[in-house]
Amino acid sequence: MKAGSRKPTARRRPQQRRARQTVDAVLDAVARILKREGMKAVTTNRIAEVAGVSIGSVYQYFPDKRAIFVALHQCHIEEIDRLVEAKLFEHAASPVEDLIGAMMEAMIEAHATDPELYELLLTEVPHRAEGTRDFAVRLHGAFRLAISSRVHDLRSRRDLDKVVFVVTHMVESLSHGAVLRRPPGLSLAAAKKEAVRAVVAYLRA
Amino acid sequence: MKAGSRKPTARRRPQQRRARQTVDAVLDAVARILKREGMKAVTTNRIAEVAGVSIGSVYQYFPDKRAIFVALHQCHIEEIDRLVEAKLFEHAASPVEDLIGAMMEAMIEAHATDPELYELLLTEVPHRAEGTRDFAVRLHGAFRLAISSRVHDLRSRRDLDKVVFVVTHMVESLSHGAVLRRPPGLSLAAAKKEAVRAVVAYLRA
DNA sequence: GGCATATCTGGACATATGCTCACATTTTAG
DNA sequence: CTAAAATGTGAGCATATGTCCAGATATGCC
Repeated sequence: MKAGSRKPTARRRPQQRRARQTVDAVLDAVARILKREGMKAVTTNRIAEVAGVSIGSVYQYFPDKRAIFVALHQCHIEEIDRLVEAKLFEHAASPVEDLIGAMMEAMIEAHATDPELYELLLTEVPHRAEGTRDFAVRLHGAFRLAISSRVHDLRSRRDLDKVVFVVTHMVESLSHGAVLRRPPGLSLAAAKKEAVRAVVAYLRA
Repeated sequence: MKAGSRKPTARRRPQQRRARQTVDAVLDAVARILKREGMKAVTTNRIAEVAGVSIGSVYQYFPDKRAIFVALHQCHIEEIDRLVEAKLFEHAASPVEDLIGAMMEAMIEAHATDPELYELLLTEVPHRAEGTRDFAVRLHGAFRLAISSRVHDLRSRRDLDKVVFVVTHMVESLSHGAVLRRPPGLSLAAAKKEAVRAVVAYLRA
């Protein structure tokens, strides 16, 4: 096998309950090892061991090690998707400030549950550009829908995308920063409030 | 050697010119392999091969594979540091708009030279939380200095940190997004201009 | 030129890691 | 109950990482 362009992507997909439990156990194990022993200790054999599963079972659902990481990221992204979608629906008729505040809350909530793990995921665990990009596109779409009905003084669709581009990046970066990169002396609540203030200031300008 | 807590950090440091060339060749090789063959092809032996250097030389300057990645990131961060520092000095007496514009330019410049590589570095190459955090602190410090002399209507130092927190994240995220996550139909220049508009709007509010 | 030091070489080696495969076990369906 | 399908097992193979080192070269210094 001279390497080259194999296609090991196809793997069995969990159908029975215990299979799904196996998959969950694997993802859980990765998170636990990462936090307790660091990225270097995250070997496939150790994953299997901590998950209480044989190494063969791991490779029945993941084509390779990286796929496990991708799946872990996917989980996190899906959680954010759910939270954002919920807030979007919940605040369908709220004024912009409340909407932005709700979005910030959703993003903060998604990261504040386990900041340590999220930091590790972001810095130590490779996570395929493709997935990140898809997420960005989806988030942009969601924000676009939410904002389009509220900003009336925009000339064209291109202007809308411009605004959404800025708002999306502000919310993502500031929520993320509020949880993980806050300067000492600045509370999470204060950071969130200031971030909302900033977005609103931009939208009103 | 039962593993555990070794400290393989200490390695010879390049003193002569050719030693530095070796180190550079190694880092260069990683970047080239990454772009041409993907992360999976980046093995220590291949790095040495592409760098035109023996594997022994590689391990003379890097304690392990990860250290090579960390050094690559460090290079990129140092380049940003230099660019930002330069713009900061250059626009020491400019009005805020120009300053923010210059900062955006610096950040964009740093990433636009090789977006593909930067994307890979960000997504595929592990890069130690520590370094990222240090960079954030330094960037915050730089912006703090630049902004403190221009914003007069701030009540306390805590307010200043709040403002700097927001501005720093805005500039970083938006410059980054402008290069790598721009929606189709939005030019780099337009994205940059809009980002500056947003920051200024926030500062004026 | 000549000596000390820094650097490079590259193969052999020990160990670690990713991943496969042939077979065992459990579940589902008729 | 039985057979097929799904799932689980773990020793083992191929490859990768990182070490070691003895000898070859290059560089700096007097």
